[in-house]
Amino acid sequence: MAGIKDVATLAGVSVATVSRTINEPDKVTEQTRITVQKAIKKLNYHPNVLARDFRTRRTSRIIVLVPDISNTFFSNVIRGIQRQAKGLKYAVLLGETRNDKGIEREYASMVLSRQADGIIQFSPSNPFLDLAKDNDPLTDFWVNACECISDTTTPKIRIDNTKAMETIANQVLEMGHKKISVLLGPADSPLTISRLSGVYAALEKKKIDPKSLTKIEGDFSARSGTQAALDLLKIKTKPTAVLCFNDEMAFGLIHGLKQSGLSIPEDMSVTGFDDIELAQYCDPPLSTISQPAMQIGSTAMTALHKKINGKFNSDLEHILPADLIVRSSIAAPRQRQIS
Amino acid sequence: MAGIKDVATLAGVSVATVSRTINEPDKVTEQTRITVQKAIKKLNYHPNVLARDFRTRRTSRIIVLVPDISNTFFSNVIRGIQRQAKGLKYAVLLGETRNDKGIEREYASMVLSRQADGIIQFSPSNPFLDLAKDNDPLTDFWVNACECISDTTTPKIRIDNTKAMETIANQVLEMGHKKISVLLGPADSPLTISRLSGVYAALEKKKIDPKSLTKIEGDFSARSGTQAALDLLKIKTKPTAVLCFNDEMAFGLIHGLKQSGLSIPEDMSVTGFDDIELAQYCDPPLSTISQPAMQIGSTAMTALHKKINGKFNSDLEHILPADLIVRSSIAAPRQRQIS
DNA sequence: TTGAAAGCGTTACCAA
DNA sequence: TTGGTAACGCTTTCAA
Repeated sequence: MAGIKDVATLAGVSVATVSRTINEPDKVTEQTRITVQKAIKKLNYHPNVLARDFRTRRTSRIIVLVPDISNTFFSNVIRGIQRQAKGLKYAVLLGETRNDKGIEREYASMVLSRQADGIIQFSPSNPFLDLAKDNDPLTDFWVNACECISDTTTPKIRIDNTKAMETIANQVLEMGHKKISVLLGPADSPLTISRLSGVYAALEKKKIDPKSLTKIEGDFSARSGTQAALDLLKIKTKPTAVLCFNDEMAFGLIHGLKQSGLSIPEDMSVTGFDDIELAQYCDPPLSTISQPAMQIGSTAMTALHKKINGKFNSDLEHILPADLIVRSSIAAPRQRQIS
Repeated sequence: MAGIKDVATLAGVSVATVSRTINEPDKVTEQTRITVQKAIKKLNYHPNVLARDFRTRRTSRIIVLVPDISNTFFSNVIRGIQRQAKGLKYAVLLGETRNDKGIEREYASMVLSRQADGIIQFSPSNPFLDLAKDNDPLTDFWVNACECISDTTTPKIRIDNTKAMETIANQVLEMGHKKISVLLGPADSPLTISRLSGVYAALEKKKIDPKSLTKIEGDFSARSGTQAALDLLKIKTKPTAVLCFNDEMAFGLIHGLKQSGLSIPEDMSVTGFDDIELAQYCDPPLSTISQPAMQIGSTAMTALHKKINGKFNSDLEHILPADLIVRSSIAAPRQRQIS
């Protein structure tokens, strides 16, 4: 395995010059640059990054902490991170946390032991909590995406969940629905809280009694959507529309409702949130909110890069636009409510 | 930040002894071990992993190369890798390749430059190809999962695609279908080839003319499934069943067929492959082949670990079991074929 | 069992 | 612009 020394010898220059041609090409003559690059190619030389990292105390690696890898919405965010990371010369370490604080902490300690430069966190918690014994500045190197903590120091990259939810709720109410229901995520999740307040805002605008809103708690899984269908059918005054707080639950809900003989949207309108790829192939195609997943990812990567490099960050909150996608899973309610 | 030297000084021993107490505790007296550990604690010493990696030429990091992160089947394999990696003390670097050989090569060079110890590759190609000028032993550190190359040296972890496809084709033929169609992946993909031969095997068993099989090429995306529906409807003698080579395409196909007024499975039976989470929430629920995704991942991680550590590997081919999942997307054909 | 010391392959400082 | 060379913090011989 050829080392920098071999390259230097072959090119007839010093190791310092080889190092420079690689890292600061502007600081060498074009002449020597060409010679050195030729030698590099000839020897098939790959710099030993371990040695470089060791020397520079930098890894060019960042960690992405995601609660659930198989959620396709996250996949797209990760893809955005990945692409941006490539441009900024970072490698992406992936960690699935299943919302386990212990696992989050383990990954965070990889930053303290300099195995990675920083963290992109998708959950509303500081992974460095309880870890910052020495008030270590390294514990600052993280940004929060999608579902965010409420502090004033961490960069946040997300959509306006309240506004997005209000938009889709408005759409449903405009169609004439009076009695609606929501299928929430976990009750304590900031995502659930902010989206729910969007629903309330829409109700208020239409002067509909917020108490008429039926709330069912789910966990963002399709399975919990199917479960919710059963709960829903037990209600005496059934809603004519259900707003699900993500697409997977909407899939499960629709499945459950159909099994019980209901037609969507004739008997009940259903909406989702996220616009995962399969949403348009749902039967009926799902009305939902499209999040700019890739853009969230790339923005988060850029923000982390700035944070790591100590750049001043004037805008801590990056609120990206989300779009209402109307498909045929919603329609005006029937004149009579179903019994 | 305290270093190993500080610990040595405080404990009144040499750095070598400190190193030993950390890495080979059995090789030091209990007496000194205690002294050293006390010093470590007092100084809040954390070994510099960068220095250790550099010195040992090992990173405890592996790269996972996946064509498409947002494919939920891959997500589950990755999860399996992740869990196993944790036990074996590896961190997982994720790379999305979009089947781009250039990107694969870039990641492979990260192994040569010692940023990672090895690669788990999901595509049927050697990522180190064109990169191994010096016959570098490092280029051996990879394993192939799911869709595999045909050589005799690379460990392979996959299901028996031919057999699995034959199983589901048998199921459909047993139900009485005579005229069937297949929705393939890319024609040159080993996955397509092996699964297709499974279909032929099933046809032969039933003495059905293989020429009666209508083949439509897709690209494993839902969109290509919807496109295939259009193609299918143009055929004069329509099939009564379509075997899709993955679930996403089945989703798209069913969507397209329904749009054209067909009922599934009454007018046409449809099957998928992979059993992604949403398959059971499809309308009708999708019959498919369930791959042991997590197990594929963990097995691949273990195999790579062995490869890296130069362990003799008697079984290069790990063929894992796959299950037929029968749901209501298939049924006996109608007596008369639809016009 | 312990210690002294030689690297590991870079980068970065200082001189030339 | 270039070269010589001292770090970087650890592991790992080799002797004691």
